[in-house]
Amino acid sequence: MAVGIRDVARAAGVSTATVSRALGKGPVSDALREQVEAAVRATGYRPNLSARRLRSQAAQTIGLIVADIRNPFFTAVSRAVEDAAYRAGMRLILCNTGEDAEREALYLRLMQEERVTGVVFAPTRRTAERLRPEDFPFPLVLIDRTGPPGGHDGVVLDNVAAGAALVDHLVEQGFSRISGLFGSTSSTAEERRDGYLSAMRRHGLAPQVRTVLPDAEPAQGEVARWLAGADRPEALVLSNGLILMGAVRAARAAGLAWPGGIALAGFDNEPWTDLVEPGLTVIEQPVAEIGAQAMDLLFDRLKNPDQPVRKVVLSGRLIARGSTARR
Amino acid sequence: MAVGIRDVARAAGVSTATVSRALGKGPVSDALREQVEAAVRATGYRPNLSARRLRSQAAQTIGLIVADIRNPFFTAVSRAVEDAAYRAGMRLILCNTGEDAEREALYLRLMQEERVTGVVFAPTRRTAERLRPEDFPFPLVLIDRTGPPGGHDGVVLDNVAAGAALVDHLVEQGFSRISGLFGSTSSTAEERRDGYLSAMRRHGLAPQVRTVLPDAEPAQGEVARWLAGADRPEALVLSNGLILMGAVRAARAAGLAWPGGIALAGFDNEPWTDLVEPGLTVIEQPVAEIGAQAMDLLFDRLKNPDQPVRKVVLSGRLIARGSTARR
DNA sequence: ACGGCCTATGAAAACGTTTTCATAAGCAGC
DNA sequence: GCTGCTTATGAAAACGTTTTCATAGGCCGT
Repeated sequence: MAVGIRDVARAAGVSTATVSRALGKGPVSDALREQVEAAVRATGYRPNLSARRLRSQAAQTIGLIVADIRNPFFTAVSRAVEDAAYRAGMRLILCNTGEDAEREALYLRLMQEERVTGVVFAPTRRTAERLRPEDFPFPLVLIDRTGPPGGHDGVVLDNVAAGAALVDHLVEQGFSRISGLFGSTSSTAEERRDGYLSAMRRHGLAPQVRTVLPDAEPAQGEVARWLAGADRPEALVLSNGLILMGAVRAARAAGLAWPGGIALAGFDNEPWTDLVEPGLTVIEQPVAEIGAQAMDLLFDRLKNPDQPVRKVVLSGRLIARGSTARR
Repeated sequence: MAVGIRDVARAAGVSTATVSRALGKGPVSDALREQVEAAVRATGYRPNLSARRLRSQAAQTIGLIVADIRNPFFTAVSRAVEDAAYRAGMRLILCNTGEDAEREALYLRLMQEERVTGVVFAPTRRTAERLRPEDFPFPLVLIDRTGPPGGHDGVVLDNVAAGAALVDHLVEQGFSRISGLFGSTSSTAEERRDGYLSAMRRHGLAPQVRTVLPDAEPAQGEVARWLAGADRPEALVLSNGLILMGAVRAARAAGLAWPGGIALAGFDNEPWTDLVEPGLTVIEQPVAEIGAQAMDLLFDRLKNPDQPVRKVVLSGRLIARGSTARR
């Protein structure tokens, strides 16, 4: 039934060591290599990766742990990471935490048990704070979100600048009662909020901030309540694509379609943001670059374990559309 | 450095067999089990899954191979599959083929080398045709797309009925020059086209069909050419969410916003389809059900390898929105 | 009190590879 | 023609578990 390397060796009339070498990169004469390849074809042999990994102590696997694969930001980053892994001849294990700290812990444990080569991780704030490098026998690269300084390599957006850029843009467009709704689980949302706050102060405006679970439904509910209240803002800054979607829904439901209703500015240039009229103003993130850089950091760290911790900060790009049109 | 079961055994003063049994479900006295657990905590032991899988010949892993993870249909199905796997104590390997037959073959080979417990697969038409059960030592369940009858278990939408339903709806709304744009890589797109064709015939209308790679950019280009030509249709049926998005873009670019421009009806009730004004008419697929059913079929097959091949056909639901409003 | 039968435990085999170590053969230099 | 060096090959160890097999001890029925 299960054909192993011994069967191939027998069929080729050589030892298992020779088969292993012929399939790998060991020194084998051309004649034998050909015999072995013929035997492999004849027997339909498929190597057993568990055995290979166990013996060679090289999993050739990298783990990718993201918060929510439905968020197009993460699917885009995933593709970049997958491509890089693929090019390096590594497999990818993709895990979804749903912003749940317990599942994060579970998956981190799983990575250790898989003896992975390295991990790319977008942690919740709570987990990021407890992340200690010495607990992990593999390189751990943080993306999108960051932990305590000096802990792990990471790739993040310049979130403070991006948050401020949205405020600057809204002010320039003539808005002043600008409020912000930010995700509650990530350092990234916090930084975007800080950017929002400092820009508001700089403009001499009164900030107003709320916080919500970073998903469309909770955001929609929160915005709906906000719009129904007495302190309805003129413009809203939303800290990610899912929250932005919730806000659009709430604005629609309240009959506050723009222009003239409420101005919206958010993050992530998702495919639908230019389709909903008259287009949503967003900060576009360099998603492919984020994934690629994360893998670069990871491979660098493998090559050179003792180099100082590096943090790559990338800039977003403001895409102004109709949702923030001048009043 | 690497702490193994031997270290735990030494720390607990027992044999490795006892440690293994204490950690698994073997019969161990309460006293020893406690000692072992203490030793595990003290040593920080993490089992090596490669070794475990090698010895126990049970990968406890299921593979999921989809065409395009950016397609929200597949991300939604993935989550259902992941949940089911998680509940069954299995890990998931997620692979992305990008509708490329070569990568499909690559990943199927990978699954064999990983000795996975089973695979859930959305194959291209070309691969589906060549899929022979005897080539796979594990259960293979097809989703969304189907192969030759009697080959593998599968879960699909009633695509013929769904394609026809869109035509019926458009006819009811007063349209008659209804054309169809269908994906070129899947049996599913073919079936939807068949449904379209038979419904058109039934209504005594002249069908007009084109075919395209199932992604937004190619679809946009094709629709743009179509709308610029002499035979511009009144209404379009689009065979999946990405193609639908391309069509919306092309219609926008051509200044043919509805109502009054071109009517659009497609597949997949993606989150953005009700946001783009005045809403897109779609067939909603029971995504969670599809994933869950696929895993049910897989586990049933594991339990009972010789039962007859089963195909589960689920019905879609028409969601009528403004994009097909009566002329 | 004794034989038989469970039950908990340990020693060692087994899982399918890769890698180490030893060896034989080939070849250059004298 | 012998020595020393390189190279291809095979035998066997090793990777870290689980599982089999043997054994010792306790308990039950007689």
